[in-house]
Parts: sequence; structure tokens; C-alpha cells
Amino acid sequence: MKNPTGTVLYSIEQTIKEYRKCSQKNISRIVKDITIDQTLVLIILRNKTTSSQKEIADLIFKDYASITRIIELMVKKEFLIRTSNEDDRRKFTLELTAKGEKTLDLLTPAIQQNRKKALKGLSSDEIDQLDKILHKIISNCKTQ
Amino acid sequence: MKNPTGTVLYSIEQTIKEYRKCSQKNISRIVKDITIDQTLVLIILRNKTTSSQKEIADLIFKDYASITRIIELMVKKEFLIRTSNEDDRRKFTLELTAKGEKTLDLLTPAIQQNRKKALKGLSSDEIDQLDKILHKIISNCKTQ
DNA sequence: TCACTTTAATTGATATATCAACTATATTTG
DNA sequence: CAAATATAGTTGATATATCAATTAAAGTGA
Repeated sequence: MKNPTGTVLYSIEQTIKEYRKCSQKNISRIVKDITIDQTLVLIILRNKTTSSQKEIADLIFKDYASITRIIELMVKKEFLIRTSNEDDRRKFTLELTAKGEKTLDLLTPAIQQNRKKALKGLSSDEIDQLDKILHKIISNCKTQ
Repeated sequence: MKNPTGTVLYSIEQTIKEYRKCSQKNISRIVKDITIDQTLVLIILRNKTTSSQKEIADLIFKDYASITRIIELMVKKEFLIRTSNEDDRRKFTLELTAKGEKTLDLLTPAIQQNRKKALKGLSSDEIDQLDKILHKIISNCKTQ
């Protein structure tokens, strides 16, 4: 393997890119006009309808600015309804529309299949090991 | 740890994001006006001045369209010189300018430090393990 | 209560990601 | 050789990433 950096960090980047590419392809087969990031937002909001944009951003490691624009698109495409939160008028309440629900239902099998496919042949021991090492790297990067 | 997907794939994404954020911050301290992707292109071109845009794209998993635009910016900022290749006139030859060389020299210690910091406390055994598992995932994603 | 600080979200600017359509040049094949 | 095909790169459109500056609403403390 030619690796211009000579570090495993390069493999991490390669992995996530391959996974995203493959996931997007499978999702697009079923629903055109939705991205995997938008799908992830649907997943988050289905479980917890009270999420604010900040909570979503923190949950999926995105900038608030990115979330603003993703949500905006999803509202325009009628996957979501955004209403201002009366308890805290800086916030919004985000909910799936019927179309959003239906879309997520349609995509759920593909999403599960994508994950299963990516992790095929890995023992739960290997996955635990992987997660542990990754979190060590995350913590290293965070300590400044 | 709250993980909305419940899979390690989420940790992979988180890891690369933290690493990129941390790397960009340290690079920006030294050279303003350069991105980590541009830095990576400098690194690649220093080792092998004959690289075409396609070769660079394949090496760092980027779309040809992305490379076109990254190179364009780097030429504009005078990090690179782009000349058309007489052997194959579809291609270009890319070379670092003196400014590109100097910039990379300036950044090299920070780049090495970033990598070292991210992987601090990991045994070479763990790193091998990590790389092996990641390549299994990559290969899973590629087999369609 | 009023000034100060913090928080949630937005906006503008710029960089990158991705897909599709396209141009120009090379290569292959009948 | 001519037609078909493949390759290298570009361009347009749209989505996301990131930073900095800004707005509006809460929260805090004297």
C-alpha cells in the first residue's frame, strides 16, 4: 500500500471516505435527493424530537453553520418542520414530517445493510479494540 | 459515550474530524492561508515532481474535480507551477515553487508533531492492529 | 434593573466533495 | 488508417466544512 504520509491516520481517512461513498450509493438507489448527512439528521430526530440544532451539531460533530444549512435544505425538501421553541426563543423545535418518516422507513434497511457490510468479518473483539484505539486518538487530539 | 448510530463507523468519522481540526489549527499558527489538503499536495509533490493531477487524486482519495480546484488555488497562491506535459498533452507537470518549498519546510515540524500527538501512547502493535482492521473495512466497502 | 456575559442560530466568504456533462488528447481495434 | 473507446482534466451545480462576524435572546451579578 502506497501511503504518502506513512501513518495510520491516512488509513482512517481512506476508510471513512470509502464508507461514505458506498453508503451514499446505496441510499441514492432508494431515495434520490437525500444525502447521508441528511439521513443521519433524520435518524437523530426520530429518536428525540426535542433536539435543537446545537444538540444535533454536537452529536454528529458538525459546525453550527453546517447544521443551519442542512436543516434549511431539509425543511425546503419537506423532510422536516421547524418551529420556534416557546421556552427559549433562540431555539427551534425540529420534527420529521410524514414524508420524513416515510423516507427514513424506506432507508432504514439500506442503512443497516451498509453498516453490516462495512463491518463484515470483524469480530466484536476487533470492533471493541478499534473503538478503544480511536477514542485514544480522539482524546490525544483534544488535549491541546 | 452517546453514539447515535451505535456503530464504530461513527467513531472513525469523529476521529478523523478531530485530527483534521487539530492539524489545521497547528498549521495555521505557522502559515496562514494554507489548508491541510493543500499541505498534503505539497508533501506529495516534493517526493515525486512528475505527479499528474490524476495521480495525486488517487493518492489522497479525492475526486479529480476537487484536485483541479485545489491545484488552481495553489497555483494562484504561488505554491505550485503547472506546465503542460509535452509527452501527453492531456496531462500537466506540477512542481513546487521556491515559496512552496519554503512553506513546506516551515510546516514539516508541525506536521510531524501533529501525527506524533495524535498517536501518542499507542503501541506499534495497536497501530498495526488499527491499520489492519481499517483495511478490512475498506475492502468490505469496495466489494460491491 | 442594568450592564455584562453566554448561548443559539445565522450569514458571508472561502475551501472542499460529488456527480454529471463535456473537451481534448491518446489508445485500441477492426 | 478511421471509428470507437479510454483517459486526463475542466466546468457547473449543489452540498458540506470552517472561520469570523453578527443578531437575538437568556442568564448573571452588582
